[in-house]
Amino acid sequence: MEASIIRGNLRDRIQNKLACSVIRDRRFLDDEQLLRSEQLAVLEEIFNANVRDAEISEISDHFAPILRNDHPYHLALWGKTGTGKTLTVRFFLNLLAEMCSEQAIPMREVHLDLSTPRPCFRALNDLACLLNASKRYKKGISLEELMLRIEESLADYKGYLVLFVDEVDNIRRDKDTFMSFLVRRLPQAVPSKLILVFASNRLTWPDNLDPRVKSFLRLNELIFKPYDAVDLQKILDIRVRKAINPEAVKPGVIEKIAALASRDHGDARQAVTLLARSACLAEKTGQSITLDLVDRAASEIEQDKYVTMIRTAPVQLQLAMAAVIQAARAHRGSALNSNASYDAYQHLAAMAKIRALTRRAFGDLLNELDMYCFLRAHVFSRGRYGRNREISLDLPAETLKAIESAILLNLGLGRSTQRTLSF
DNA sequence: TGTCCACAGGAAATACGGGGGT
DNA sequence: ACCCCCGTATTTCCTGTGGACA
Repeated sequence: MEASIIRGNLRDRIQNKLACSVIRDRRFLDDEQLLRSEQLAVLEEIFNANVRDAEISEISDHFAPILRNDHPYHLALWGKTGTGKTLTVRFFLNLLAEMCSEQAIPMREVHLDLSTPRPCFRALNDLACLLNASKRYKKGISLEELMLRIEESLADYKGYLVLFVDEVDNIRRDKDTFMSFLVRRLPQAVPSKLILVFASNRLTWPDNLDPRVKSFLRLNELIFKPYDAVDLQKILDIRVRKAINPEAVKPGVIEKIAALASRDHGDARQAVTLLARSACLAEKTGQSITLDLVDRAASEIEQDKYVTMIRTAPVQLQLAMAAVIQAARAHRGSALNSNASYDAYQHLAAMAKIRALTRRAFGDLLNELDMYCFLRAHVFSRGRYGRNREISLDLPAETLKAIESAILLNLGLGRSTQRTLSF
């Protein structure tokens, strides 16, 4: 009898699920899963909704000379992440490529994506790969050699070459070498008509550029404003229509997501992620998307961000983070200083059988953690009792817990080993 | 006012590791 | 197999510093 009740419950649940399934086509909630053609279709729809209108028309003005066989300046786009710089440019270049091929104007576009920071060497290497000029190296080949290969591969191409350098400011170290290659050397070494398009999220980026490069660089600048709630609503609406069962969206949900997103960052990608996460939650619990679920999804996303960030971080950084969390727990209440956390760190390192770094290096780790907002390390002086960093953790306790257990698992100190030890 | 604590953090030195050239 | 080169991580060394205390 028990069994039949359970069976009945299960049946109900499954039927319930099918009846009010929330997500119709999951792929439209995640750009990665869309085919390129589908992506462009979505983009077209978005741009048709008059979002980023002003920017598109400015970009077209900028590139118009190409169709008259003229040579436009370079272009720099400023705007925060997720304001659609990349998408807009890709969408536009696609369009431009079509128009050029109609008019038999040779045009080639290359998208150099530097969304993760990398040194000059890797950036050049990536560029070379995109141009089929070389294979991927980790090290061991000189910058000069890479440059030569890039030039060689373009030696015969006389048409337009639009080089879209996404997130330029992500070049660590030797930025000037990279820039002066692109701006001064490449155009002279190669017959192609080179048009550089830089995208960056820091307005101040060109300030710390080599002045020689800067004076050489003829730039047109264009600023992308963050999406406002209205734009975001349009974008979300399109996604909802494609991906989600409209009945399953409670009124006000889209407005709320748009409002949250525009308040925090104005980032469309994150807004869509939030929508996706809410939809997933709704599907799991078998209800429709409610305002409450949106809140829960938002805090889950926040937590995930930290956990994945720390999981992929170098071991020593993880170790330092876990040590601080543990030390803070031990110190409950009283302020935590760098000395105590270093002790905890040494202890933890011994447990994980990892060589502990020196205090100096540990200090740098703390700074790095501070930079990523995992903790706050404030240096302050206690007079003749010396100076000290005071460390505080102000992430929610739940998040800290998740971070800690992720790290311990990574280091082989997870729950499972603890349990086997206690047996 | 000067002293002096106890660490911060800059700079240079050193270790490391991976890849190419030979 | 060996060496050299290059980029990165870490150590070593060292100077600087805010403010309580005498």
